[in-house]
Amino acid sequence: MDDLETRELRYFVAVAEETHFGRAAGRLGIAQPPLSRAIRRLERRLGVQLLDRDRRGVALTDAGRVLLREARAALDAVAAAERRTRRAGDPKRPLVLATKAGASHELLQRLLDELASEPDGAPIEILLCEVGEQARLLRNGRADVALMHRPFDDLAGFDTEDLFVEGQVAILPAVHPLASREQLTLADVRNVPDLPIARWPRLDGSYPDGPGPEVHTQSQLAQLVALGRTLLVIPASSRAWQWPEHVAVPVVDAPDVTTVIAWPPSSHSQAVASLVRSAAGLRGSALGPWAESASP
Amino acid sequence: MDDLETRELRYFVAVAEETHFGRAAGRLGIAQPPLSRAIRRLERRLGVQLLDRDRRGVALTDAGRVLLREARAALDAVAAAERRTRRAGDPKRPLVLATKAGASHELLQRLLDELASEPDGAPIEILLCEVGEQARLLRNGRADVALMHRPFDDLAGFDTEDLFVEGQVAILPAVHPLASREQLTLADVRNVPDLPIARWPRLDGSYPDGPGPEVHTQSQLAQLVALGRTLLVIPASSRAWQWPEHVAVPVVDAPDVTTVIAWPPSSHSQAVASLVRSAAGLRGSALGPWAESASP
DNA sequence: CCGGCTGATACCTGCTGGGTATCACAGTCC
DNA sequence: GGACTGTGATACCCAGCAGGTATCAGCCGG
Repeated sequence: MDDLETRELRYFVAVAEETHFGRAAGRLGIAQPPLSRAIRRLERRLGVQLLDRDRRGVALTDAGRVLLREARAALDAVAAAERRTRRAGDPKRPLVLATKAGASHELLQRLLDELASEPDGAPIEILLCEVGEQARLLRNGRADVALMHRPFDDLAGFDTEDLFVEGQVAILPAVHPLASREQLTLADVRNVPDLPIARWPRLDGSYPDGPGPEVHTQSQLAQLVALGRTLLVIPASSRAWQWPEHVAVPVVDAPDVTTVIAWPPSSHSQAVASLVRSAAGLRGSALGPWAESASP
Repeated sequence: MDDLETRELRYFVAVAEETHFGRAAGRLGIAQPPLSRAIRRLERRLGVQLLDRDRRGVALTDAGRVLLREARAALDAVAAAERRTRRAGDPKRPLVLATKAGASHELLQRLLDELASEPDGAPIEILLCEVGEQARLLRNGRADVALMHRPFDDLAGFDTEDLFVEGQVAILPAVHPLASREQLTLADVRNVPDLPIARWPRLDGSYPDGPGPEVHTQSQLAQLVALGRTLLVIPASSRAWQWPEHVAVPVVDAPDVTTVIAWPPSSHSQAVASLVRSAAGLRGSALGPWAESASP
């Protein structure tokens, strides 16, 4: 009873994602027959059918879906082991901080200033992410630490420290009727006929129904906002990611957003600990400038 | 630049744990030379020295310690992928519930009764663990769900639901002077000369200093208590794990212990969700009998 | 019914994981 | 000091299997 090998997991993930042996083989840089064999042997070894071969592509079985999820997690863990070990062996390893592009801009600025001013500061590398990408980067070791946002991001599996709490604002074209309001509610901004809220893909890649445009990157969204095609509700501090022709109006009943600094619980790194300490140190001093924009 | 294979990780973990190529090879069921080669190639591929060969066994480098930790996590994830997939393919899969032997006995009893009375209940298998073992079992897929205890167990990386809160009691021989007290404090029970508190191994396997006996299993501890050689402070409900000649005295300033039900956040299993729902349902009804023993 | 998809099969080849035998080196014991 | 012991490293061989090419076998759309 020998273990699964990561190669087999990679192969399976490729097939499951492409639902097509030929394409998966191409992506893996091997020929199709060995791939078929490998998957077949994997099924035999597990004693479980993973794919329904349907003479027109393949479909995942229930067990296949379980393995897809678990295999991704396992491969992330293996990749993390590799990267973290490499970094541990590199004497002048820069810390990698992942953060959502455009979010918590000023906090990040202050954090970097703070770190630069510290004498023993390790070099920091910033990795700007699309939404929800930080968790993956932490899990697979591409990043050492991340700025994330509750309740948006999935923080399961990480150690975190809250940095600050803020309200949300609606971003509207300055000429829009709602732009002159002092404050708004979620009911106001939902179902504005000429500014439908954009739809992000779900985890499985499909889009929810609704009138708004489909987006899957922040730059798409930014452009749609600039064009006046969509209404955006974001944390007040994200105004740094700003449009000159737009105004921000507080949405009083939108849930508060907490910016947290997160790191893998296994991290025994001195550098990560000191970075977290620096970040937590900003908590008291730096609240003012942006938290104000959220208060009524 | 090919990935690490699980075989290489297993090999490295074996060598790191044994700090000896020969013994590690024996444990792995292979000869020593291929093992040396494999580790050497691993080091070359990672570009990092993992071991200091010292002509008298081997020692881990810093990078080696990082890889040991990460490799264990990765291997757990791979093992979990394998087990969970197998279980997903098995139609009449019993759910595996891990719980500390002797703890939360009555809660467990009620939970099982509850589940047995439900018509659509999946079969449940109970896995009794030593302290702290549940997390590992959840992580590597041997268990689907676990009863754990805050603040003792490390809950990082799991979804949890609190089940109930209780105080702690000191277990003392009935004839001991302290046994007649109505209540005790931590100051009372620490440094009782004739009943020193037992010492558990740390994560690295070494024992903290102190006068008490060293233990690493619950049965060892139980016997030492029965022999009147050690004083024990445990959650009130653990009195089910009882000694006839002993009494339990509340320790009023010991931290409260919360019994939680925990499961891997990736678990999309219907069966796990329904078990958690059943457990949460007991919360209101079943508090009385044992929570009382903790209240003053 | 044919052509173009799909994945499966057959068969060959070369890499590499694993085995045995042996070496090189450092303590240790007499 | 020299033989001994125990460590990991090296040398060499073999076999298994990952991967390639060529081909087959169903199933669809035209």
